[in-house]
Amino acid sequence: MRIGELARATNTKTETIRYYEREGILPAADRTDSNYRDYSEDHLATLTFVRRARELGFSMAQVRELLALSEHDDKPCQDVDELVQRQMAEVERKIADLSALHAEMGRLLRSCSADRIGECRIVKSLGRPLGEKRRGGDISF
Amino acid sequence: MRIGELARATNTKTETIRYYEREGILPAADRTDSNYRDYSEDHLATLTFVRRARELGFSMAQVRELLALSEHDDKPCQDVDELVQRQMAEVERKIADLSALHAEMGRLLRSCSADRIGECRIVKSLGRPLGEKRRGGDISF
DNA sequence: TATGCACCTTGTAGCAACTACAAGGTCAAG
DNA sequence: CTTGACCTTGTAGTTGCTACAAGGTGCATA
Repeated sequence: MRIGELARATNTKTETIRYYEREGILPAADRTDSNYRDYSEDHLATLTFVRRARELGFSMAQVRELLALSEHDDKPCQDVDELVQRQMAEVERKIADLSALHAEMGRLLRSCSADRIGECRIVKSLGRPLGEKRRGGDISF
Repeated sequence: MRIGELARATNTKTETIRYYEREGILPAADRTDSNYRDYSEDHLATLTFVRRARELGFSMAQVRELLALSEHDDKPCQDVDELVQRQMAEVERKIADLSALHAEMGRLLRSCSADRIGECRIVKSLGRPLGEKRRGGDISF
């Protein structure tokens, strides 16, 4: 498939796709005789993954790490082990935070549909103190 | 509490806190006689919320919307209803994606600890086409 | 009293991850 | 033969911070 089709399928700008190629996030595609990029199903899957991961708050560096895991599946696993566990812990934390947020939004909705006025706890749902340093979860630019 | 204490408690740079104030994300704090910002527990909760929401992939604009919900709790609910449902759907989607990713990382870890070599499906876990119908209510993990 | 740190201000400039052009060219369908 | 999708290189804008600089105040402590 050509870049435009891939762009539509993944809801990504063509410029962003070329940017990912420059950055080494997405492998370079084959070229047609007329020098058009020719993407495979693998490219589609990878780009879809990248976009979802970015949406979920993973940085480019983290996406690179996750993609690297995919290519490690036929190599010694010990190296990969700790990285996966770290990433899993972060995913669990995100799920927990999102669940709390979801529950509070549901509560808000129910109290609204019952026409009852209550204290809104949406902020409170994620407003617990951050406690000790939570590793890896920083918004780092 | 002063800005430095708030910064430490939320793992945020003081400059970022002042930036949030300029952007209207965090309400301006009271000032002490010596013109220092004096933050309340509410500020702490709000800032903690903002940081978590940002980590979870919400944009500043979305954070603003979520914060606005908190202040709508004593106002007519109809206006808020659709917004909450939209946000909830997005949260559900994020949770589903993270769950899929988590499951695949667990699978990778197990196959690794068993010293077995298998195809890595981490990319595949989030690599389904974006256009396909994605079940929204799957929040059991 | 002096040192030093936390805070105040305004301002500029950098980074990350895009996004949006411009300018100039190729390719393929109607 | 024109239109639109693609190609290239390049520059510049946007978002959400982050890092300084320069010049000043507040305040505890040696």
